[in-house]
Amino acid sequence: MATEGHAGEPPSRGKRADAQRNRQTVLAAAAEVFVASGVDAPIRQIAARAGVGMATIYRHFPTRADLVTAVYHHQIEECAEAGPTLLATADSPFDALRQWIDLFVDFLVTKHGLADALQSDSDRFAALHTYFLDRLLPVCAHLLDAAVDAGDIRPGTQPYELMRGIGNLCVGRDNDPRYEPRRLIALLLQGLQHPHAP
Amino acid sequence: MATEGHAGEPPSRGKRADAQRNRQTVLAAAAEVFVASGVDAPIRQIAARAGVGMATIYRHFPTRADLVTAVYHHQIEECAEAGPTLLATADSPFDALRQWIDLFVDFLVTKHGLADALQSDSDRFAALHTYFLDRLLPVCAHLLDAAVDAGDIRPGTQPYELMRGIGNLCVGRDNDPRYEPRRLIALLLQGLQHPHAP
DNA sequence: CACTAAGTGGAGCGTTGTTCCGTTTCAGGT
DNA sequence: ACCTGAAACGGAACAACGCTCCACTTAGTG
Repeated sequence: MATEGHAGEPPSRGKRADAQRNRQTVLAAAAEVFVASGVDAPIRQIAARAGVGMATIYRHFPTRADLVTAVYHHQIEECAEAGPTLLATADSPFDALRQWIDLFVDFLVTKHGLADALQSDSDRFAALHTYFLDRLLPVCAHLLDAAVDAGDIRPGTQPYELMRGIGNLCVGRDNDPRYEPRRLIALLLQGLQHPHAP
Repeated sequence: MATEGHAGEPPSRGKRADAQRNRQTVLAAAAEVFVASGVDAPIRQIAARAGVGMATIYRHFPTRADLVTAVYHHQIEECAEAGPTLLATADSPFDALRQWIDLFVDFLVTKHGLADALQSDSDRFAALHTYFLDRLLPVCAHLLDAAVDAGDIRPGTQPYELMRGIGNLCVGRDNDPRYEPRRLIALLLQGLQHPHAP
């Protein structure tokens, strides 16, 4: 499927060959550095790893959000596409929603500081926030609607609020055994379900 | 009540008079700047506002967390003391827990970026995190236990996890009409309650 | 009043984000 | 093959910030 021309992502066709090559080199280096040092890693470090100048990175990815977006583009896409699939295969719409949220959480917690970046109150990552929302919010809304229609959960919950809440719950120090976001998210979903008695 | 000698907070008695005066001046300036620019405001800015050198601030408050702690000391204390009070006055232990959490959320959302700082994965604010936990975790645990004992909520929830979850839900851009942490927290509490039917 | 130790201020260093500009390299036309 | 304009490049340069160091000032005591 064609995934060119998303927000903040200039198409790579039509550029000079060396530029396209460098773009890939930077992307690969950034991916490595992000794993090692988180998405806040110094640009210099990424430039050094890629063997390019800093200006090259800024030229290809004007903001840090653009770089992060490009690095995780495939995985975001996968997550978005999993929504409809799960709705078709899961036991119930509610179950589909739960499984999808699980995927989303997996994605967030395995990326160093990604959740933090997404919800940061500095606007350095505003574009990243926007991209996530553009791509995943409709999917979440669809799952939520289906679950409401099936009578699995109470109506009235806003998809945006739910997604941000889940993202927020994933924020913070990684690998703290005392804090497992999934447990709280399960609690949240429990609260979303209809009370089973009058 | 005597609240001297907390973690990272040197007692102000026994110091020279001008030092004590400066300490207060810095605290007042920091409080103003925090409101205007958040708890991440540059030290230089606070120093300028207070009319002192940067070293003076660092001497009184070695880390930024110490400064933040000192600025909000009274309010944290109030929040801690509200726990037992609410337990005595509320309709039920569960209601006390709900009201206490409401107080806590109030505190967090009215301070620019405080929730962010608390849960940040950088360890610049580790001491702040620790202080909050030392002071508020026992209060939360007490309320939680009381609610469990009264049969209001299911057992098994860890106080640490709950507090961090609530803190996390308060992270992010302030005053976004699309995101109201309280709604999600209410949902979470709902999930915490016993299912009302088999 | 003099003396000492506590206290102070700001210059200075290291780190990071971001821009600017002289130089190099590609690609299409001759 | 060569020429040439434009695209792309690298890193120096500037700004903002955290934090430290040290020469100077001042409070309090005998």
